[in-house]
Amino acid sequence: MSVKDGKTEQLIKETAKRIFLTEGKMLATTQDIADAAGVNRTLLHYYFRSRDVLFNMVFKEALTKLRTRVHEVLGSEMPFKQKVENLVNVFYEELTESPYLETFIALHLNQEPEKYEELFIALPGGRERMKNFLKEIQREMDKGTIAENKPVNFFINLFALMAYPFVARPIYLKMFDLTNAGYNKLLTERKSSILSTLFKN
Amino acid sequence: MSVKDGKTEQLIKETAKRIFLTEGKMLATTQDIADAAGVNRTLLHYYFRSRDVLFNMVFKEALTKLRTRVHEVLGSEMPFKQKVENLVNVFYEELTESPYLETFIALHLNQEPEKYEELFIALPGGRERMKNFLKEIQREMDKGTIAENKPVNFFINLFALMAYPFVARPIYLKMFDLTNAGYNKLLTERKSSILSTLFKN
DNA sequence: CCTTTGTTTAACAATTTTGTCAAACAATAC
DNA sequence: GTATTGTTTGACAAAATTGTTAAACAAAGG
Repeated sequence: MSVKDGKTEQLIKETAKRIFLTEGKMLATTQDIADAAGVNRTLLHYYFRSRDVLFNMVFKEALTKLRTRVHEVLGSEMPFKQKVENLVNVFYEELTESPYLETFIALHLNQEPEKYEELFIALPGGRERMKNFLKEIQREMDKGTIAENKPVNFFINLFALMAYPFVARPIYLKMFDLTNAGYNKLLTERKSSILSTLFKN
Repeated sequence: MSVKDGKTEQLIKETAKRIFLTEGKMLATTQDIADAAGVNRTLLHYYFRSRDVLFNMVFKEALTKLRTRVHEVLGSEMPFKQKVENLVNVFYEELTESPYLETFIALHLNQEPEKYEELFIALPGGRERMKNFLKEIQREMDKGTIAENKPVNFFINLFALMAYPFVARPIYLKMFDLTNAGYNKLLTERKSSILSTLFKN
């Protein structure tokens, strides 16, 4: 093994991840990625065979990380509100790193479903965990801590409030004439705002 | 003028709109569009000069339509809650037609900002209308009909709850094993759910 | 030092996609 | 009928992008 010892492969993958998921340039060419990583374009093919393989690898890793963390929280033994709080934090962390992840899923998932099918195989026990969480939501409604509704609607509301502000950053930067730093501040503040919107407390 | 009388141009534009904004296939080639419209690919260039021009035209028209309708509602004389109700309806209608519009904006707006700048020139009086709406939100908070918060957060919450479920349709279709029809039903039900989430009533 | 293994490079081939052009065609006006 | 105008087509050119290959190179082991 050479002196670089797997560093180049890592470098390319991380650069691709940054370009695709952080900067949202999903049309970036192999040349763009190679340039950004400061390596010869052929290396990209050497390590990953094709642009497609690299793209899917990056995509899949980010998605799996997010899903795993979400399911960890969903499956944990914790009071409901604390669970939601943790979810908000997980989303905040993951979408800060990969703000375009949700956009990518939305765009690809129903374009070539068969191709991306494998990326969405259920996590072990995932279905079960989801059902339990919906039941938990129902119990909270019964207790009166959150508004009466279909549990699935609370679920979608929660994810909408968490994810959308990351997806729509460019829109609000323009609409409210904010800087990126200003928007980041807003996103942090929103964490508690989400909870107060969803919980009657 | 020929017998078809502008029909072909319309046909191409509407097909492009469907493919780009309704089906979300934003990588569709000129050939894809021509095929879907059942016309020769050259016609696309004849009428629109380039793929780019067509793409931007479709994009701009849909965006302008949505923005115009939103601002009509914002600027209307109406009780606050009714205004929000109307906004929800406008979004529902427009995003049913162009569910990928928000995704497109998010993806393009900070890729080549100078290029898309012109698509986002403020509507006449837009800034003013926006400010007034934020003030209205503040008044409602003072009255206690909605939760105390930064007005901009209420604004983002509102748009998140309206837009995200359209952006994320493919995700929830999979996650909850729904059909498109089932998801449509859910979206309709959500209209009132959004209001009850945001208003203390 | 020479062989082996893995890495990097430049040159090239293949493919895909966009864009152009000149000629054919159709309807109407004269 | 012929000229004019706008429409449609197929063939072609140009550009951009991906993928392949063979050779140069570097490190480490024997």
